[in-house]
Formats: sequence, structure tokens, C-alpha cells
Amino acid sequence: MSFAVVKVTVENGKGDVNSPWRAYLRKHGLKTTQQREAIVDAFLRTSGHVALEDLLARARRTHPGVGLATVYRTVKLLQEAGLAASRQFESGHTLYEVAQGRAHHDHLICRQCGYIVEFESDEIERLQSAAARKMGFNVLSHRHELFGLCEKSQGIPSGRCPAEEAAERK
Amino acid sequence: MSFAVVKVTVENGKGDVNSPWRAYLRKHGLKTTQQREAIVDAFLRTSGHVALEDLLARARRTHPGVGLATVYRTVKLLQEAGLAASRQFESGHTLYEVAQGRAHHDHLICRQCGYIVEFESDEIERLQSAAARKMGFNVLSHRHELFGLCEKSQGIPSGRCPAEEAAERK
DNA sequence: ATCGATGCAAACGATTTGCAAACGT
DNA sequence: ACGTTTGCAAATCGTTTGCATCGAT
Repeated sequence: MSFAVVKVTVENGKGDVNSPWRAYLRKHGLKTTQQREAIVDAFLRTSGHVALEDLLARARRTHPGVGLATVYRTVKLLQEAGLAASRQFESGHTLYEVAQGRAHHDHLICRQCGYIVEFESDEIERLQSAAARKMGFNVLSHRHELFGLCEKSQGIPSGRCPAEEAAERK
Repeated sequence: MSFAVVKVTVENGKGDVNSPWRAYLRKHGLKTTQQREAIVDAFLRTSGHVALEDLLARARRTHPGVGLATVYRTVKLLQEAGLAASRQFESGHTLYEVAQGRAHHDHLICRQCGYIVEFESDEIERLQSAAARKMGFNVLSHRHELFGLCEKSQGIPSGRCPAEEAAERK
């Protein structure tokens, strides 16, 4: 008896020729350039919310010459490809995040430290759909942001502050 | 026996010397000018969400010479006075609305016709506070927007479209 | 008379675009 | 070689601000 060794491709990063990003480029006759790769690569490594200025800085570590305009152009492509999502926060700042295939998450934002945490609640999702249905609406997507104070900012002695913790981790 | 006739002031518009707007001006040593009155008056007559360009146009019907800068300056005052609230919607456009003393409302926005309806749900409010508490947060305010399709846009035969109905009412 | 308010135009920050050169296919 | 992409700088958009003048108190 013999066994065939099957190699299964499980990669998913931008490097993979089958990645959604590469697929999008091919499908639209677009080209794979160094600067795009640098930007997309930097973007996909991102975990939270990035400002395009940040993304420019990160991309420049790989490809020093990239311009801000290219970052804008590339992120627009990422959005069209469904890989990036933009959010405009209160302050008027626009931040981008990697689009999640999974149930979307909502945001919890500390007024004091500005840090953004994510949360999910099926219960809330269900209720909001019900509320919309009552008005004859069919909900496609939503945005839900809570503004408040984290423990530290509330003055709780041993309270945690997400922003500080993130800074320490650096 | 005689009766004293007591006159009770119940007015609330901007014309009333006791209006919150006038109170705000007095409290801060600010002046009541024609252009401010025109803008504030136009704003308070507003029912939904207004763009400042719109407000400028409305204000000019009363006081033709007003400039856009003054609209911006006045609306900023209205916000500080707690009488106006700004919302930045998806498109990046900023719209203003008369601030409600009552429980804030959330938004239901039709992707097709762009119309914005309001809704409230104590249930949801409670759940979101609970979710935040779990993260150690104390919620001060929030924003909750649902994007979807109204009946008409969904293709429902006799479906209603808030935008069309509003247009007919004009 | 004082000090705030206005209109205009210039200044601004974020984002977009025109163009000639450089690059991926 | 071809058409796309890039970097740069100039253009644009919404919003803010400096300033000389005007108006309200």
C-alpha cells in the first residue's frame, strides 16, 4: 500500500499568486509594481486602523521612493477589491482597516486616549435588523461606534488604558 | 375677590429673548447680528440634516449678503451652545441637525435614495452599555447607522420610498 | 467709543489629478 | 513596443483664518 503525499496550498498573503489581491489585479489588467506591493504588503500586515500617512511611512521602509499619491491610489484599489475599508471618525480623520470577511465589528472609542477597541454583539445585530424591518428597510451594513472613557481615564486606580498598553508593547 | 392675570411665556423660537440661543449669546458677551439671526433662524426651521451650503442659501433669502464663512462660524457657535450637532456621513459629507434634548436617535440610511430616517431602541442602548462595561468602558455617547434599502428600492411593488414621499410633500 | 462680527480672499490640510518619465507585460 | 503606473507639483474640495471695515452695545 502506498500513500500519495498531497501538498495543499494554504497561503493567503499578498505574495501568493492566488491571493484576492493578485486576482483583482489580473482580472482588471492591472500591473504588479514594486510600490504597490510595498503598500499592499504593509497594509495587510496592519492590525487596527491606519492613517494613510502611516501607511506611507511603512511602505517607505520597503520602497523608500513611494509617494503619497500612490498610497491613495493603491488604497482605493484595495477598497474596490473589497480588501480595505475606510472609516471616518469623529475627528474627521479617515482611517483604513483590512476588510474582514467575518461578521463586522463595531467600535469602542476612548474620548481621552483616542484608542479604538472592537466589539461584537449578535444580540445587537439582531435587534437592529428588527428595528429596520419595522421601517420596511433591509439592512446591508452598518456602523456602530461608542464613545466613552476607558478605565484609566475614568480615574479607576488600577484601571487599564489600551493606548498606554499599546505604547508599552512597542 | 380679584384675579391676577398671569402671563406665562411659552415661546421657544430664536426670537424669544429667553431662548437658549439668546441665553448663550448673552452669557458669552456675544452680539446679536442680522446675519446670525438669519442663519440661526434658517437652521432652527430645519427638520432633517442640512449641509452648510444649503444653510447659506436659506440664510441668503433673508439676508442676501451673508458669506459662507459666517455660516461656518455661526454653526460652530450653535454647536458650542448645544443647539446643533454635526454628523459626518459615509460620503465624507458633513451634515448638521438641530440637537435634540431628548434621547438621541440613530440613523437608517437608504443606499439607493440616500434618505435618512431616524430610529431609537432602548433595548439596543442597554445592550451596548453592557458590552462596553465588559471592556471597562463608560459610554458617553454613540453613533449608530444602518445602511440598507427602503421598500421601494428593494423592488417591493407597493413599497414606500421616503425620499420620493418627501419630494411630493414639497 | 469699544470690542465683537463680517466679508473677502488667502491659507489650510486632506485628497485628487495632469503630465512626462519609468516600468511591467 | 505598448499601455499602465509613478512621482511630482499643481489643482481641488471643504473648512478656517487674517485683516480692514462695519455694526451692536
